[in-house]
Amino acid sequence: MPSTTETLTAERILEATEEVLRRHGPAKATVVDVARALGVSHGSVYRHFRTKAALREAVTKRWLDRTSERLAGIVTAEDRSPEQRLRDWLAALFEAKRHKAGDDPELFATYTVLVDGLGGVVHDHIADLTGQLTRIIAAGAESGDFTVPDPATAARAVFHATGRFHDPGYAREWTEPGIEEEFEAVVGLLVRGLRAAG
Amino acid sequence: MPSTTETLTAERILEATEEVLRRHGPAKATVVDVARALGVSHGSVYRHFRTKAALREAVTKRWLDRTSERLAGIVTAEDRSPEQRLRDWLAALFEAKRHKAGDDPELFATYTVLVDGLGGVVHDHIADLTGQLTRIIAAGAESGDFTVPDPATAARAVFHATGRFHDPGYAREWTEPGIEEEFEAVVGLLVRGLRAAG
DNA sequence: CAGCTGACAGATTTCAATATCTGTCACTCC
DNA sequence: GGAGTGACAGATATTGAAATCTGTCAGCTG
Repeated sequence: MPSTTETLTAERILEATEEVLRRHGPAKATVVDVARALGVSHGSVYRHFRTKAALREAVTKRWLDRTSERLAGIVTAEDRSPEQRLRDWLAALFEAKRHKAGDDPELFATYTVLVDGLGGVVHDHIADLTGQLTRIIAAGAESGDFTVPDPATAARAVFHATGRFHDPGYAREWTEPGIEEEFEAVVGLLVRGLRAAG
Repeated sequence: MPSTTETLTAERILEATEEVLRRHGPAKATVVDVARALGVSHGSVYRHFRTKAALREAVTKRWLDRTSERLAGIVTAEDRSPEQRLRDWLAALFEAKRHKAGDDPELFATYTVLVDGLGGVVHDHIADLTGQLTRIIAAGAESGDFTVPDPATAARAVFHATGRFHDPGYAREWTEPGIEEEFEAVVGLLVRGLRAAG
């Protein structure tokens, strides 16, 4: 009955879950579907994930982490100035989100649905991202490029002020003409605010 | 049969519509309910509004305009500096939205539902608000308090950067502790960005 | 005759029955 | 004997028939 001789791992289940979500969408993707895709009974899936909610949480966390990891490289790019790294990081975040939303709108919509109701996962993700921002801004403060009372506060402010360019709730506006200019205007204003001598 | 002898006006219908929306919510509020509340047949309502969508659009526009009007006074408060007017205006916008959301969460949720799908009305509302912001920033540019390439662009940037504090999508976060500090951090950063000599 | 009515057709929503799914567990079978 | 199974009970989702709603319009009524 099993379609492969490979052992059933959490990772294989997550892969199958993403595939099922892609095919069926968040409302109609069932644990039974995931098990069928793997050629096992649904009881086996429950051996690795206590509940359907836990499975969804894990697959969503995995999805969010993929974005996070891509950005981490920019934080430590010592060949560029902190200001440039900040601009690059924000542009990369916008680009990554826009790409995800544009390439596979249905999967993006699926994860957008999954994400709300998963407060903890989102909170961690945001903490991760603002942590990266904090390191860039702290480097700028240390080098004298930026003048900020507190890098962590400034990082959260920058993150929230650019929400329009990374929050999934705004995804439908990411294809509008002029969005690039809006992004530049917001980032320009924020960078000037960080630079300004206090 | 009519419960009053007053003539049926668009305004009276809008008032009744808001009341019905408050009572029944957006999903269950019907034109028949509105007519019943007014003591007339639903045919009479269709004499003033071509469709249910038009009625909803009108009542939503009316609701948005009430916020707009409150803020307009701050724009022309010549006794305060442009920077202070900008801070006051943003704080008033945040406060107005937060108040609406906190006082009558169900009505707020109702209008939040109505608002999306009403692209034109929202667009006009945002144009109205950014227009007010533009006048404040232009005044600051003229007085030398601000240094900006283009007040209208800066106004849109400020508006979008503060979206977290007025966009209904974020309403549930407006009661979190620390939101005030976040607001101050974002506004502070933006004001510094506007001030900075370019 | 200007404003209002209410019966009507087609579209949409509701509700209850039916079907499917979630999560458990005693069991099987390498 | 530990990964995997599948029947099961209660929870959730689907479906289609019945009820309600939207939008129109010929005809009241003051």
